[in-house]
Amino acid sequence: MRRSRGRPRQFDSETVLDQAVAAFSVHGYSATSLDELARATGLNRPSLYNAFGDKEALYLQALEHFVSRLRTALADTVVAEADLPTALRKLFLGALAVYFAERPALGCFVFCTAPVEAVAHPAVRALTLGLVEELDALLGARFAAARDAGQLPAHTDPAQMAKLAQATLHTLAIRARAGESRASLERFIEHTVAVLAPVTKASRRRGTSRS
Amino acid sequence: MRRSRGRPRQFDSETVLDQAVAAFSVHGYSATSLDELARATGLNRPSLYNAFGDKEALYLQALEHFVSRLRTALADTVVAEADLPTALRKLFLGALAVYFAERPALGCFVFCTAPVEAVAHPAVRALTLGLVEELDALLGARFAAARDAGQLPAHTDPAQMAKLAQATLHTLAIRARAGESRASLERFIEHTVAVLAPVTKASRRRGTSRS
DNA sequence: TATAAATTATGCGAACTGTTACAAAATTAT
DNA sequence: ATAATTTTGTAACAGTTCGCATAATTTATA
Repeated sequence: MRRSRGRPRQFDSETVLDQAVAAFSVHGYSATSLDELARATGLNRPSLYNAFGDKEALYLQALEHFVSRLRTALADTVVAEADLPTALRKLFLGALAVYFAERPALGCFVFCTAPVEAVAHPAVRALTLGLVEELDALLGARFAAARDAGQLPAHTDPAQMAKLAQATLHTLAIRARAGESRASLERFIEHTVAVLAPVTKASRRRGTSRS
Repeated sequence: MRRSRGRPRQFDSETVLDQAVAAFSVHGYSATSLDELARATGLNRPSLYNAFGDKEALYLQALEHFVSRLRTALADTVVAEADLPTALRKLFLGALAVYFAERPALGCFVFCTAPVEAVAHPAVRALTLGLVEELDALLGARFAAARDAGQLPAHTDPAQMAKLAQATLHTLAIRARAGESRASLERFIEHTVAVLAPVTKASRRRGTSRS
């Protein structure tokens, strides 16, 4: 790997984007100043501009960075886990861990901060809708697979169940940021998993664990 | 009703708050300037200050105004309607009508714009959590009544079903603002009503209509 | 070693932000 | 009528915003 010609960068782009995600998560796009972003990332404003473009471009790249991390996390839970209730439980509890990572809880970076900007910034809107549709598709495929494997009633509509599962993510994000307790949300998750993926006699016979 | 002493106001507070709700709904709290608010309401900035206090106070009163309107709308649907599936359908479709009132769709004023500010402004956070809890309680009572009337299985957990119903509102709000089509959300509503309030043999015999 | 290329740092500036003083206008009470 | 009181409009304030021009620094290449 050849090094580029001029003075080398003194920062790692991924790290900076992580820090930008953290900064934007607190006050959202509009209320986060470039001064704050510079402080949070350790670079100064011209460096931010040189590397990422203007404020909107930086916000968009922070969103994309967050989504790409989310994508890999989903592959490890929703796709990899064979048992549907376990997959859903892992998904929701994993989301909760992210939403409560800071004090106070900040909820989901995309679902709690992007909708506000979606109206004024078409690119933000497209990214948000893109994530929503991607999750619908991923979860839809997961529900379809479970149904085809006989873990769900044959009349189940996988696409609509997927939307209900994503609705759970949305409400968890909003409730966490609004200040609802983590314990309350954990109880809600347990109930919701039971509604979305009722344990059938067959799966009970197979003895699916809850880890 | 005695008139107050000085020069009378040239505006109606309720109307101004409606206009403030509309203005804040577009760009959220931070990105809406007092100039925009003055233009939207027809008053000039000092009048806004005199009548409502600073920007945060105005935003809070706009939120409260919106919630109080919502409260009366809920009384007409969720509480008044005897049949649970019909009540839920009216609730969700009524929400959709509000979320799609403008072009592009703006979603819910509270659930789409307040969460961002909730972290920095404790009063906004309290109001948001207050609305969430109020809806939980209202819907919980509605599900409990339906269960006690034999319209739902005896093992139903009304409080958790209420949270799932509110999750539907949250996802409708986010999806509408992100640009998902109204037709798609109407299909989702139909499916969700069937999941939350399955039509039992008893209610089918009673012949509940869908209007 | 000299040159080109890229990043970093300092600092500036024009525009906009929320907020407040102040005087003019409009109404009620005395 | 005069005084008291409240709202309105103009204007201005101090602080912050984003973005950029410029110069200094660091590296690869010729």
